[in-house]
Amino acid sequence: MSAQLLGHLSRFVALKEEDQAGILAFFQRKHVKKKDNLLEEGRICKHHYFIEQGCLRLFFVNEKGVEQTTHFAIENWWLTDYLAFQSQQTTGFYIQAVENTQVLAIDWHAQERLLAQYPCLERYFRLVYQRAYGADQLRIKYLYAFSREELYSHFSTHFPEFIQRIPQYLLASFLGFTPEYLSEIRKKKRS
Amino acid sequence: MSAQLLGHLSRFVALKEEDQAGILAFFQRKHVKKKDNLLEEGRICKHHYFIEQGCLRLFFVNEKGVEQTTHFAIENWWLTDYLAFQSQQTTGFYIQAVENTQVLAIDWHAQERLLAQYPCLERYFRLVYQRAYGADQLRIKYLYAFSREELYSHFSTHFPEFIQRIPQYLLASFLGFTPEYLSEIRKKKRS
DNA sequence: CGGATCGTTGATCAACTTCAACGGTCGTGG
DNA sequence: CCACGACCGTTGAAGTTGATCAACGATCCG
Repeated sequence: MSAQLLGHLSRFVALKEEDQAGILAFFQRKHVKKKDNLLEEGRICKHHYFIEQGCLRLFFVNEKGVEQTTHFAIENWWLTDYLAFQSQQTTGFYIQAVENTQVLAIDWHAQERLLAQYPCLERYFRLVYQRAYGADQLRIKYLYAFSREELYSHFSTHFPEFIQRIPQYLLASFLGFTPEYLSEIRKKKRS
Repeated sequence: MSAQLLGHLSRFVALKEEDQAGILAFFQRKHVKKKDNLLEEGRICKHHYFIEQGCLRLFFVNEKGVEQTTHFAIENWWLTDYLAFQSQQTTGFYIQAVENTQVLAIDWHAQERLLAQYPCLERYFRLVYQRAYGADQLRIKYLYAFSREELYSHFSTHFPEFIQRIPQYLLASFLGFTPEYLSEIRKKKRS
């Protein structure tokens, strides 16, 4: 039983005891192995994922064939390609497990029915999206405000536990530069 | 009477005729002159703005004193610093009118009461935020995928009407480079 | 008319990429 | 349990992209 999702829901809205099982029934639990994809470019983006345990990344492949990671998500975060999910169209992104990961998946129709049946969850998602959108506003500010080197410093002081968790080449990709340059930055810091 | 906001609401949720005046009563209309600020760094971010007519930009001032525009918003878009708005804390952003602009403003407490009184608006804002968040995901993808020059080409082919509407130095700031470099790109395109 | 604002130009400079090569480590099969 | 290969991080040289600075022109508006 996912105390995880129910716990997260109840941080934002009041849930009746009797509704809990009904809500969970809309979700499917999936176990994804490290490096396996939940979503691939060109496919319809059918699902919205809640991470119970583990870590996912959202990335795309640029015209040179290089993977560019744009988002990470860990426990208690939701992830999908929201434009493609909302319109139920094909995506330009991949979603891949960074570690062995356990998610709750809900497809678009099920989410619509879930929200129709439990209207208080409209509020839950409004708040979750509001926070996520605000976080991306700040993220964009950082992308404009900082040089690549400053981005690394900022990230490594604010999210040190994350640095431990993900390999360097993914971090470099997320920060928007090459693994080689990350190496150079780290060398400078050391000396 | 704002047919504008009611029209936008009804594109996402069904509104009862009799609720319309009640909803509008929560908002204050403001006229902002070109270059006037609706929000300034260090202030509490009290309001959420819906643009009836005109154009706003969200920007911050970097450590060199240069203004960096991160978002534009035009008719039928909402704008605020969402993290600061949600937590009712101080902001690191400015909101400024690019043109003479007419907005509907609602403060945080009023928005909470509005949503409590008209729960169907939770759904409206969920959908609006979902779309805005999805748009920012795509925006971040472009920031990673394109060189500055490609960003300009992409933007000018996809939003030509916008290029007309805003001065070049704001466009350069939004695309993340200097006005001088934009000049150079435009020269190259011409020849 | 006069000043401020905005766009342009060209020279120099810093940040970051690209490419090629090497070394360590980890997991897997023999 | 060792050996091999794949994967990942590092290094250094050369090349690009875009920033910076200073100066000049155009335009707009009071």
